[in-house]
Amino acid sequence: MPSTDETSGWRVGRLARATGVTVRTLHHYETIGVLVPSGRSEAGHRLYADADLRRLYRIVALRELGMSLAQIRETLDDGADLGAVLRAHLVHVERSIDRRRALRDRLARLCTRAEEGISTDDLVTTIEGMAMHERYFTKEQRETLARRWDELGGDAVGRTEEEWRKLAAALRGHMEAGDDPSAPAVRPLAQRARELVRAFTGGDPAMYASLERMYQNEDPGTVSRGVMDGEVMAYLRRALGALPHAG
Amino acid sequence: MPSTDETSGWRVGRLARATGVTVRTLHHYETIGVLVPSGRSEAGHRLYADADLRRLYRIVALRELGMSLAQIRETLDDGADLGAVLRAHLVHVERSIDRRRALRDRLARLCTRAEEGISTDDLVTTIEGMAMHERYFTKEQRETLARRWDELGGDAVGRTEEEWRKLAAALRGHMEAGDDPSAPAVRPLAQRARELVRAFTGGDPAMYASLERMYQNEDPGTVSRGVMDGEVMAYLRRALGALPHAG
DNA sequence: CCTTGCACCTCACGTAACGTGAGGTTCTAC
DNA sequence: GTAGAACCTCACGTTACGTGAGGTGCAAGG
Repeated sequence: MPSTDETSGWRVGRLARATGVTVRTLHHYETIGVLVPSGRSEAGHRLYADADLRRLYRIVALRELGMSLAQIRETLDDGADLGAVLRAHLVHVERSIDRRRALRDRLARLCTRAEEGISTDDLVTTIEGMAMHERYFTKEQRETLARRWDELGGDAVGRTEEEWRKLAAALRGHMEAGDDPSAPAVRPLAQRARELVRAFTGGDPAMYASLERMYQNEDPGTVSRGVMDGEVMAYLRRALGALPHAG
Repeated sequence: MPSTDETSGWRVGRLARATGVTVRTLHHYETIGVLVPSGRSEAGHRLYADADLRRLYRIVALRELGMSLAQIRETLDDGADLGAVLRAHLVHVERSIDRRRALRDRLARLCTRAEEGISTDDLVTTIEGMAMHERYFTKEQRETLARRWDELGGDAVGRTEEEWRKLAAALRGHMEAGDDPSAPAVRPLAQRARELVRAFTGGDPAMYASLERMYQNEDPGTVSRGVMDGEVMAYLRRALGALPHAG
């Protein structure tokens, strides 16, 4: 009759201290059925057997791997293949990391912009721009971009945007001075622009196609995040077209 | 009197469709005070003004950055510095990514082990070991150890553990026989122990320092995964100390 | 005039994994 | 015998809503 065995067994407080969880947690685990003490004393106090202790160790281990208590219960009760469960969970965690990374990238870009002084309205437009990216690039492409971005670091990304801004200003200068887009003075600017675009696409034609579609369909000011307007954009397109094919 | 203005203003359903949130969400935002409609119709229907619409766009934008509604409310109401808020949130997100990544690494290692066939008990000891390792070894050191382990293969690792077990038993024999730790009969055991430790550290002094710190601070039985207890450990230390310096 | 149907309303419970009391009982040591 | 530690059972609070339940307001059709 293990349910009335008072001579041995752990009481909640001891078990809690021994395993690093709280008494409340053990209560909770009982109510949801993930760890039911194998006995009670006459006074109604919980009594945990050694088997309960071992089960608790496993619960804590799986919990620290980020699994839900419901999953833990299934895994322990149904004797599921632990390897398969862990592999599935690994996939889950990796996806969540990707999502967090995408979020981190968005925040990082916003923060670099914030140093130039960002208003709440800018915030809205910037986030809309990010949502726009998600409409034109596939998930894989966005992940590739995120990784590349990650390797470069926030500074380099900020410098690139700053360079685009200067490029745009220079192009506008030439345009307003009436220079032809194929003029020798414009050529280095176009060449640098082509390099920057190539750095973005990584030379991947599919990536380039996505970028093109985005620039074709969306408002130039929005898509370039205010770096250039439609006029400068058109001027740059002509300058790029006048470039010899191999860079 | 905007609170009775019925001629203009958005009703919940329209506003919800326009912004991509649900009606229930708008109800919720009102109860927690993050977006209170600026008016009601005579029948008690919510009426949102254009200012409410703009506020909702901001709320959604900040929400998609992973901020809590309470934070959003503070940020929008107190006119807090958006840049500072975003930077703080970025730090928060980066920390959470680091935690997830550490978790991913643990899971990945467990999965590779699972292919060799892992029991739930192994899981517990392995996870405890990993948690302990992470407190004493740097990330680089752990990667180095993982590679070395991988190259050796599971068999070699098992043999090493078996050898430690035999070493511990032999040391315990000498100890209980009253032999001095510096006795000639103990010397070859200590020398072999030193070789095994050297194989673990790969001769790296920093790795050795980390290992030392771990053995100094943790319970001998736990850290050696049950191979030796505190007494045998102390005996081995004295035996190692009695060894000539160059091996 | 009545019904159908849609948009709207206000409760109010459920979610995950416990934290934090509240109020009462039992065990243990002095 | 009594103090204090340990135990017990409710039961509400946390996040950001989802999901009905049951009722009202308003326009169109029969």
